[in-house]
Amino acid sequence: METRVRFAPSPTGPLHMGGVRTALYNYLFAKQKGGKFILRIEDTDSQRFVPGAEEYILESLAWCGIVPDEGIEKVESADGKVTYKIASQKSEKNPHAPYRQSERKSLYRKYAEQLVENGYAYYAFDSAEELSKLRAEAEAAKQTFIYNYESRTRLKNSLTLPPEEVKRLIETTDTWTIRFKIPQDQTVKMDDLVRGEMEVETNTLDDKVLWKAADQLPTYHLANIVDDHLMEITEVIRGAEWLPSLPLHYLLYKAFGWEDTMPRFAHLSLLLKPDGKGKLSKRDGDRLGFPVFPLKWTNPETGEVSRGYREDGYYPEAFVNLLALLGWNPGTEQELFTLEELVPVFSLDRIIKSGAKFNVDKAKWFNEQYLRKRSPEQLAREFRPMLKTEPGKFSDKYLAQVCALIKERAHFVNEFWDISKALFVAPEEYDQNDVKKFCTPENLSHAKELCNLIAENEIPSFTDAQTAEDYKSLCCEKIEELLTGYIKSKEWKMGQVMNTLRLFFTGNTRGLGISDIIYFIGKEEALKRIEAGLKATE
RNA sequence: GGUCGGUUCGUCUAACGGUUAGGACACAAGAUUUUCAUUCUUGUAAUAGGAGUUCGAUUCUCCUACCGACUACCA
Repeated sequence: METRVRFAPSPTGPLHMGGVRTALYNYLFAKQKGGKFILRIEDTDSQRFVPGAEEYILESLAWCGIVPDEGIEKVESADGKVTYKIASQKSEKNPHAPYRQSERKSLYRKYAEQLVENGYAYYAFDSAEELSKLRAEAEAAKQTFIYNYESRTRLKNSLTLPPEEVKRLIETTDTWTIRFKIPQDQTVKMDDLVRGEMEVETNTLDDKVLWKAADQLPTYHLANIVDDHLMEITEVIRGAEWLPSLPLHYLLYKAFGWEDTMPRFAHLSLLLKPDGKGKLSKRDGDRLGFPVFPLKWTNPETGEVSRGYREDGYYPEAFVNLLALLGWNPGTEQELFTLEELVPVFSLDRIIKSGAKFNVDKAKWFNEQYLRKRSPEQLAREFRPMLKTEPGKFSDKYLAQVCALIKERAHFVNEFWDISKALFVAPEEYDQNDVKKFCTPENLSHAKELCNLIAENEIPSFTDAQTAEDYKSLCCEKIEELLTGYIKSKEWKMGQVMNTLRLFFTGNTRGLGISDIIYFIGKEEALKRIEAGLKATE
């Protein structure tokens, strides 16, 4: 039998990184089994629809490289840009279309009514106000009101009302619901791929609403089970927040007579706040300084902006990698995996049962690893738009060599400018603490002498014709030998003179090597900066 | 409150009843270096507590504590 799994988000806001992880695990499982990964939109809550959320989900998954096999259609715009949309039309690729539950609306009612006919569900006519009143009363008495085997005998529903009255209410009112009739005194035995066997007594469960006349829509529970069945889902991999409704879902499969084809379930533990308590939420990211969402999101109602991994400079490879290892491990000590590499090693039985706290430092480390794997040329392309100076002034080769020089000093490309700006522009000011420390009369006179030394000697500098080898063996060493040789012969303190020069070149005394700087900026600019520095600090 | 789930270094985690409880991130120290960073070496650091089963429990059972999810005509 073909493995068919689905990711079924609700478009009520931006997709959370925990949601992306759920999608990722579904994707990996499907790919490994040679099966299908299906995307389905669960938008049965007409109240909470958020414009743009669906597009956000699609774009997030595409950014991560998690492309569904079923449920989406490719859209190619005139300029050749590829995006995706939820499939509404049946096709060979999308045999179960539409994949948006709001478009499947008409289909669910008959399933709910089928359950009523067979005695597994009933019509309920209690108004929302009546129910919330009952809940409030129960709460006041320090009890919990639940609609169950006991209370249903005292409430307004098709089990207590005469048939004519039920018929009349169905026809003349539109606030009724269909509720599932949880069987009495039974034990539901469940099996979870991650957690193993579990048991729940049916008497602790409540009669959940399956279908609402008010908007003619099913609730999650009905729509989810019906669609999973119709779409022939074989494994349901979803978040642990669904664990409490698993007994209901088992009971629903049984009531429909679909036990033979019921999917197997795997419940993923939650992503927790890095500090404190509770599951990771939108607020935590703002508070602790990291994104909770894959992409930047602007709330269409409030205009509030939430940062995204993509915009913060993370590579999708790094994001996918860190997500994969948050709650799962391969059982080996390997930590770096591309999406493709994850496919063969992934397994549901190595998913961790307990919740995982997200750790920003480790996330940055992952990005650093992928940054280091990039070629200087690739990094140069990413870096160019971030240059805060006339970008046309610097060649691709220049940028590539700069990137090669600095790539191990950064976690993100967006740190490159701060690290290397001395190679593009002269410092505008000098760190006053460093000036105090290093601009002693002695150091300044040494700097003056080195200035003369540079002026009188041939100093190799970067040209587009040079290769990385030239840089290493010829230029850098030559400059370095000239400077260090001279300093040593004079028996000066290396750290003092060099830092004075660095101060003049970069504005402070931390960072790049002196010979590297001279090589990249060239003799003329080097002399200019030393002279400017001497003048400013005299 | 009720139901269900979880608990190994600060964090992510490994250890199909037998290990000096391993790795990674972070942190610290040392080495290298003209500074910073890199790199290399080393180090600090954990089985929530209590019973039981067993020759032997991180691992199995129970109790306690703590954490979490759920408890809507939301998903």
